[in-house]
This record gives sequence, structure tokens and C-alpha cells, in this order.
Amino acid sequence: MNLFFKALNDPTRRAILEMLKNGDMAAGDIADCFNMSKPSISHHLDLLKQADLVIAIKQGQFVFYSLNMTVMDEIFAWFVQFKNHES
Amino acid sequence: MNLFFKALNDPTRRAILEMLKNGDMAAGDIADCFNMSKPSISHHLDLLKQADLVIAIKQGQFVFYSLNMTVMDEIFAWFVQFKNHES
DNA sequence: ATAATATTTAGATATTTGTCTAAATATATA
DNA sequence: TATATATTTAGACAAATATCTAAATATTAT
Repeated sequence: MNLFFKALNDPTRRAILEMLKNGDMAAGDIADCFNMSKPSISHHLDLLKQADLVIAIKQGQFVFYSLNMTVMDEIFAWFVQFKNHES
Repeated sequence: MNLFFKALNDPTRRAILEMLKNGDMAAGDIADCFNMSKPSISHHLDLLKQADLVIAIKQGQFVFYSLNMTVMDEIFAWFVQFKNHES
């Protein structure tokens, strides 16, 4: 839960998630979409991985990142408790 | 969007939101639920207010805080775009 | 084996964040 | 008016964060 909100609390990381909606991408290709060094993007990807929001699969010299939506269900449950609240 | 995720990226602030589900509370009563100084809680409440997650209404010397769920709809939409993603 | 490419790790640094105490402001009460 | 209560503001400080460059690791190709 902590890692989830921490991971989402950065515009670059949220942008990465939105990009991955359209399909898996190699780390370098992700980095090319941002005006930021590769190590910085690598670090962001690591945080997303720690939060279980992405999965990394190494294929040869490339590392492909893809969305992992299984965590979203847990988060949805957290939000729904507020949705059901009557103010 | 930035303010929303920033506000949620702290366990104390998430706990405050959950407490407010059960009804409005004065700032001091909220602070009494935490092992933390009143100014610190005041600061957390300010961030929640900036994110439009709570509303503050002054009544005499008290300030009552209550949930503001209107923002949640926007956030839900953000999450749903991932829900609909087929991995 | 050497060189090139892809990615991560390590270390440094400036900024942001969470917390505190002390002081300020606002309201209520004696 | 003076005092007590409720809350916020101001300023300080340690810890966390985002970023960078340089170096390390791993893989592929010549």
C-alpha cells in the first residue's frame, strides 16, 4: 500500500504506466520518451517494480517492462470504501 | 492529480481520511488520535485540503474537517483506464 | 577476444518532505 | 479586559527523493 502510493506519487512514473498500456517496452525505449537520463528512468522503473505495478522480463540484452494490474484490485477496494461513504 | 497522489502518499494522511469516513471531526480531535504534535497534523490536514480531499469549516474556535469525495470520481476514471487494459 | 549496445549500480548533490518547538491568531469565558 | 482553549504559522532540521555522471555488468556481434 505504501509502495503503491509512493510509486504513483511522481508524474514520470505515472506517464510510464500510461505508456505501457499500449504494450510492453524495453527500458531504453521508455527512457527515450523522456528528457531524462537512462539511470534515472531505471530508478523509476525499479520503484514501479517494487510496487508490483510492472513486471520486468529480460530477453537477451533487453529488459521488457509490462503492466501488472493484479495490484490494482487491492487498490480499487481501498477507494471503494470511500465511494460508499455518504457525506 | 499531482496533489492528490502527493496527499495520499503518507500513512498518517490516509488514516485521517479513513477516520473521517465515520463523520466530521475537529482538528484537535484528529490530532489526539495520533502520536504526533498538533502542528504536524495541521500540516497534514492542509495537504489533504490542497488536494481537495477534505473540506474545512470553521465553527467558533473549532475547525471541523470532513471528507470531500467529489475528487474521487476523477481519480476513479484514471484507474479505470488501467482496469480496461488487457495484458 | 574485442568492441558495441543495453541496462543497472554506485556515489554525489540539490530539493522536498515530515516532524518538532515556539510564537501568532482567533474565539470563548470569567 | 484578562485568561484559557483551538488552531495555524514560522522557522529549524533530519530523512527521503529525484536527478545526474561515471563505472560496472551482461549480452551480442565482428
